[in-house]
Amino acid sequence: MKDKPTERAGYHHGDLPAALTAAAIELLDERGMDGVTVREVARRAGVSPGAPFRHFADRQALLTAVADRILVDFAQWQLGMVESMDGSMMRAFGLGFIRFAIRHPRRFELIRSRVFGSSQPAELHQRLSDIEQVYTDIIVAEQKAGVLRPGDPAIVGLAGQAIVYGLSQMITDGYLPPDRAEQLAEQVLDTFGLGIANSPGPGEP
Amino acid sequence: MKDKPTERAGYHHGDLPAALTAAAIELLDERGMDGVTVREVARRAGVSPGAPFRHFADRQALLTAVADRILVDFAQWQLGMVESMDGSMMRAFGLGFIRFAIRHPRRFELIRSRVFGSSQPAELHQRLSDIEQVYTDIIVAEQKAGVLRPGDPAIVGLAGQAIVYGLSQMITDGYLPPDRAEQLAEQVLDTFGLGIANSPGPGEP
DNA sequence: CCTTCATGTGCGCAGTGCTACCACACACGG
DNA sequence: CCGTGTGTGGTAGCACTGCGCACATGAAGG
Repeated sequence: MKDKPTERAGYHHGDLPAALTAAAIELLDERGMDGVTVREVARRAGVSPGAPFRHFADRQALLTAVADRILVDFAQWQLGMVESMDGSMMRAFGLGFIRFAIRHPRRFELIRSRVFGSSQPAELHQRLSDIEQVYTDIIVAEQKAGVLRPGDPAIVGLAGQAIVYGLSQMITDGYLPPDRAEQLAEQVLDTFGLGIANSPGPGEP
Repeated sequence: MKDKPTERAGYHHGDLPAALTAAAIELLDERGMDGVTVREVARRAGVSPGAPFRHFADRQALLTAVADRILVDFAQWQLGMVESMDGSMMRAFGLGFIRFAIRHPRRFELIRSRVFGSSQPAELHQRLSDIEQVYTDIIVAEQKAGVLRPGDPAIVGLAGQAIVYGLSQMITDGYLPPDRAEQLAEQVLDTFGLGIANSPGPGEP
């Protein structure tokens, strides 16, 4: 009936869920979150409009799967970023976050709205609190080492999150020009103590 | 035909655009941005589904009008906030921003995505750059007065925006519990120099 | 009083998420 | 080797959306 000889082995797809999430990510990058429509995803995977619902309860479930997939990639990305940079790990973490937002603004938008938001999916929440634990440990360690300013780790951590979160958001919103964004972010991070820290800033004795 | 005797003067509504934006804001607060559907807005205003398109080119135009309306209120809110607080105006500005986000998360979401984003509407952009000018002037003035840390005003300003922006976003995302959000925000602001500034923080001599 | 024209109505189109119901293909038990 | 059954995908359809279009209405100006 439909002649897509190379894309389909037969009547059964083989691994439709994977193909669907892949198509969804592609669509996400192209058109943003609202552009990810179930029908279009199915179209790109070469299946009928109803087929995705065999594997995902609803559109939200699809997006959750996509978010989960992206989160894994993101975690790896940040890990590589931390390993390849010297200096404060906090700074590396933050910069990794921001660079990801610059490179994949739509994906960042997705994980922002689904992971950091008060959505329900327990698995994602688990993944997040794991990351958060690592994050807090680093703060305490770097405070002990004198790399980060002292003070309630919760507040210092929250401040760091807020700056990074805010910068990333401003970037994905298009508020900061993408080409200058990274440089500006580094300046902000350094000025406000996520890099050199513990000293008020370059303008004071 | 339709018996809504008290809500309609006659066939002509009188001021449908205003009624529509009002209904849209109401709907926005209840169901969020995606919940603002043209038909439901029309329903609440007591007119036919097609009527809004006489006054707004499309749904986006309606949302832009709503955003503009909200921005005006927001500017007034922030102004009142600055006047009623003593200490750093930067701090007052930031706290005003954050408090607005706490009180009206959906409205904050709207103006974030439409005003701070790289959307086109020139009138909104104008309004924004006005605010930004005031904002920058304050930074320079407070730096001269020694209330804010020295350094490139652009970077200091950007950092302040990022923190406030980030905190607000975390709040509307539900990442911070609403009841503790304001207190946490104040602590972060003070620790990172938007309040007491110019001194590294309360944890140091 | 009659004309004019902005304003709101009614209808229809395309596209969406989602759901029954149907059809096929592969894997299994005989 | 062959039926058969279950999971996987297809089709049709519902309710909803945004958005044009032709038409009706009623308030204002000659």
